[in-house]
Formats: sequence, structure tokens, C-alpha cells
Amino acid sequence: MDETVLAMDVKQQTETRDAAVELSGVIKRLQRHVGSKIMRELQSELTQLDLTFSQITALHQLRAKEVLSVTQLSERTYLSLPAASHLVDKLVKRDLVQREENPDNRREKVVRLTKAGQNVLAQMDEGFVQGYIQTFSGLDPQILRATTAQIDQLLTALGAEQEQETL
Amino acid sequence: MDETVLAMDVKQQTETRDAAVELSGVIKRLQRHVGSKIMRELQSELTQLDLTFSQITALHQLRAKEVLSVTQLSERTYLSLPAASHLVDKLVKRDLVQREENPDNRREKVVRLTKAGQNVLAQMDEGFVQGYIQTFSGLDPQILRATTAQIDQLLTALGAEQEQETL
DNA sequence: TATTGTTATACTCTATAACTATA
DNA sequence: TATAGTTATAGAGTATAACAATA
Repeated sequence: MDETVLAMDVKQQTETRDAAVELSGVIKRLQRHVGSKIMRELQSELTQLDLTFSQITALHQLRAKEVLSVTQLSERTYLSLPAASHLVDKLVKRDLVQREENPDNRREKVVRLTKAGQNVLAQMDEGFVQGYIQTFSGLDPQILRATTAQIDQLLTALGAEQEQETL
Repeated sequence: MDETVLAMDVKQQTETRDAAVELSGVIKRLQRHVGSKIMRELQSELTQLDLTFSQITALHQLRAKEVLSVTQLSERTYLSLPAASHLVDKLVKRDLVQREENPDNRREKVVRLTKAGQNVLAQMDEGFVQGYIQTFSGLDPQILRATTAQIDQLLTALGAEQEQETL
């Protein structure tokens, strides 16, 4: 019985790996196709919002994790600790994040998005969405609908296992 | 007869718009879900490749367009013309792009990806694909396969109208 | 004279090193 | 003594202004 289960697991793993490899092929083609538009859209958003790439990355990390220490931010943005500290200074001055004291460990500062910071991210999401819409808007409605349904399924599946968040 | 065609066109347009709006909803959720991972993956790639965000954006634009003048590059990267000129200097020094004379207009320089530049982009694509694979690898193979098929359809549809490239 | 691009200068971002405060 | 963060200093990226070359 255990052997059957194990065999099933191995088979399932192989299937998953094969499916992932197949997926990688089309993602590479998609990346190649829309990559330049995405990069340009991102640059455009940063210019409009007057943010650096590191700054928007930091905001994204904070949205995903609620709060992060300065050290954690430096790791997640691939910045040095001093650079991360400086970055937080700038974001605090613009009221996009706030630095809070941690009573449990007074060395450590806790950084959190403000409402304004959340709004900036929402605004940027909107810009991206408009970019995708523009990219796809000439297509057959049927394909758009099918894509919508597929992404919806994907999100449901992703939501179901969101707990294992690496790092 | 013309009226019928026109009516069809209007209906089709409405359908397309509605489908695009639906799509925008799920894209926003997807962006929200994977945004922080994508930004972090991008930062990671840039750090590993020792490139700035502007530099990789420039490389992407060059891949999409074969050749661009320095002015066109400055527009597509949202950099000032002097900054774009400086950026090209750096990329030339690293042999990722080459500056060619344009015999038709000797004021204008033509910038083009080198083989090494193409390889850098390919390497970055690979990093992204690995990131997506990691994100999706825990999911049901059936969903992965369905997603692969859907993206494949989308690429086919996009390829069919690739000629209208805005700007 | 207008267009395309480069050079000069000042400011921001980032890294390494030195420092402060807390554990 | 080790850890978390900030301040000091130097190098890279970028913008505005001034310049050079071509149309």
C-alpha cells in the first residue's frame, strides 16, 4: 500500500516536472515577445512616480510581507545595509513607509507601508494592467476570455498553497 | 449590408472591450500575487549580471528593434540623451552593443546588440523562467498543462498581428 | 538654422569602512 | 563580543547646460 502511494508520488512528480518544462518553453517565448514592453512600461511608471527601481522593489517586498526590518529589506532588494537604510530614509520623507520601534529588540527597526505607499503600488499595478490590456486588446475576445479563465484557475491554485512562501 | 458589417464591428468591439476589462481584473490579481517575486527576481538577475535597470531595458529595446539610434534609445529608456549616450559607452566597453556609423545620415549613430548582448538577454530570460517554474511547480500538472496550452494560443494570436507594433 | 550626439558639471544612488546603540 | 542600524566617503548613474559635427 505504501509502495503504491510512493509510486504514485514519483509518477506525479515526474508529471509535474514534465509539465513545468513544457510551461518553461512557452514562458520563454512569452518573455521574449512582451519583455521589451514590460521593461519599458516599468521604466515609464518609475519615471512618472519619481521612484528608483530599488525603491519600488522595496515597496513590493513590504506589500508581500507587511513588515520587514532594514536588514531584511537589504536582503530582498540586493542592496547593502547602508543603502537600504538610506532608501528607507527617502521613502519615510515621502511618507510611503514608516519606521517603527520594535519593543522586543530595540536595535531592530520595523518598516511598514503607509496608506500612501499602498496607493503608489496600486497605481503602478494599474499602469501595468493597462499595458497588458493594450498588448492583448487587438485579439479575439474568445482568446481573452479563455486567458482570463485560465489565470483565474491559476490564481486559485496558487492561493491554495500560498502558505509555503519561500524565505 | 454595410450597416450589418458596421453593426457587427461595433458589437465585436464591445465584446472585445468587455473581455479586456475582465482580463484586467485577473491580471491585477496576478500582478498583486507574483509582483514581489518578479521584482526580486529582476533585481537578482541585474546584480548577478552587473547591469543597471536602464542598461537591461536598453538591451531589451534593442532586441525588439534590431537597431536604434541614441535618440531612440533615450526615448525608449526614459533617459536623457546624454545619459543614453553614456549608457551606450558603457555597453560598448563591455561588448554588449556596438555603435555603427550611418552612411545616410552621418550625425546619427546606429546601436546594435552584439552576440554577447544577445547572450546576456537569453541568460536573463532563463533566470525569469526558472523563477516562474519555481512559483508554479507545486501546482497540479493539469493546471500547468492548461496554462501552457493557453499561453501557446495567446502567442499564436499575438504573432498574427505583430505587424502593428506601436511606436 | 535645426538636428544628432558628445563633453562638463552637479546631484543622487550605492558600496565599503567606521561608528553607535543594543543584546 | 555580536548584531542592527546609521554616518562618512568615494565611485557610478543621471540631468541640465554648453559644445561639436552634420544636415
